[in-house]
Amino acid sequence: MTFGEQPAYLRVAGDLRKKIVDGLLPPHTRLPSQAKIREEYGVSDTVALEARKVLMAEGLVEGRSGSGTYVRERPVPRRIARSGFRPERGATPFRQEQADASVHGTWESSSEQTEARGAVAERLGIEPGDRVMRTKYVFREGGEPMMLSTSWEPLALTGRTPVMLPEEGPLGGMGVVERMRAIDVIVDNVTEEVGARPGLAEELALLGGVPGHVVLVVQRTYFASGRPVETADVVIPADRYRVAYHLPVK
Amino acid sequence: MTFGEQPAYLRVAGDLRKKIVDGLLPPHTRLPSQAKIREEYGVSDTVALEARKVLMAEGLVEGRSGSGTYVRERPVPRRIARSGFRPERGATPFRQEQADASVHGTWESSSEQTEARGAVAERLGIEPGDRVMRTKYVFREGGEPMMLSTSWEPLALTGRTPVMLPEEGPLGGMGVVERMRAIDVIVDNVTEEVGARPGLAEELALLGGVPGHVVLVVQRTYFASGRPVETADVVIPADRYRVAYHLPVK
DNA sequence: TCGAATTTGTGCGTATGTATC
DNA sequence: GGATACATACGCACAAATTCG
Repeated sequence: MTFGEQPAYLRVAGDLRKKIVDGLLPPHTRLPSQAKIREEYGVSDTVALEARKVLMAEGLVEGRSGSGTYVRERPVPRRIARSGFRPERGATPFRQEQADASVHGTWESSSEQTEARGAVAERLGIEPGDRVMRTKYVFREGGEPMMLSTSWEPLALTGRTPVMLPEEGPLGGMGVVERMRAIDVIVDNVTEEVGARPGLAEELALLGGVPGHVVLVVQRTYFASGRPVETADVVIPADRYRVAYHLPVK
Repeated sequence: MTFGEQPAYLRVAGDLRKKIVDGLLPPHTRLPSQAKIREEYGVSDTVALEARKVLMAEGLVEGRSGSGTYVRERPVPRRIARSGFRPERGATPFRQEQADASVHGTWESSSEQTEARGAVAERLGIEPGDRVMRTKYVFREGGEPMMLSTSWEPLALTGRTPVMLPEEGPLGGMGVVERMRAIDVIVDNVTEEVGARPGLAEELALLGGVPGHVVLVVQRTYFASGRPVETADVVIPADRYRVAYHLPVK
């Protein structure tokens, strides 16, 4: 029976959502069962089911077969400071909270030469098929995986130089800017494009998530005098982290 | 009848998905109707419905009541440029935020006085319960909703000034920086924290999505001499847009 | 250890409302 | 107006997982 405007299942979902966000139903508590919802709200089994499905799609609750539907923990995502976030120490209130994630954890990487494909070639301003060095990283923070990264550098730039392999040599692991400077390439600009999508099964396996979890994807490209010198895809679990930028206003 | 392992609706959804990604069902074509699916796959109405729902939740197709279910175009997400640099005097925030996109946007807004709650109060550096002006925006581009925004300004700052209401007066709709300058508050910094999560049903209803679609959430805070003067939550559908930052290095 | 009760997840059939063609 | 198709809703059935006495 439509006795208002919005569908019954959205009305029920809305009421339950309110109880969750208001803290009336804190994390780890069980939602009323489908049967309880049905009688409490005077709706049918289908409506109770659809309402639960809405909340599950929103990531607020999680159904456990045979047990119940439980409110999920939603930790406040920690900040990952991106390029440009420079907390000028002292006079500013940009408190670098202890909650902030430092990127100074541990990481593993593996590099290999390959050919640039369409999108990567375009981002690097080179021809598809040109040789690039591809390096894959897994960053960990306290043992917990926090970030995946795949970076590409044109071999036309770094080939036959000491910094060809990002993680080898005297400047291994020093970062793109320092490494490029060693071969007289002065990095002066960076673009970061932040998007989001459901994580791929492969990514979530590495990041310790479950299918359906959302990831942030940062497409980063470093430039030297207008020329792209490195580009990377950074994949970050969105339930645990956010990326932070700090910019001047003129 | 389960004559395999995975649920029937997932089997049907999987088959239809394959046809879509393989190009057998290109964008703008109509899926078989529920009745057709029912008979073609030998399943019930419910299964056909659930299968369509899966594809809709994945954003691959879009149901149009009375017409059919259509394969959606999956455009490369467009850039929304976020930068602390104001392009020119008189430009609205919307123009700036649209950057790469077309310049013809419309928006609606509504303001009301309210009390700052926990998280907002903390972001504004004020006490919970302090009065703030809350303004909600719906930004559209070509009629299509592209962005939701809720902003908060401390009334201790703008109260009893001509710019108390963001969309009223001679500087209505001019953006935070210009309005603040009119009352001698010089905005010089901004932080943006980008996160992502499944959209809420209400948000997606406004943005034209379906429960389960991913949204980007930008928490933006403007500062004047280290003091927060405005903070906002910007909600953007992640399947259509990315946010872009362009920063100098060092 | 066993078994009954509960709960989710899946599936079926049907009915009605409403938007589109 | 009529036909088609999606959207919502009701009621029921059963399997699998879990819980608990």
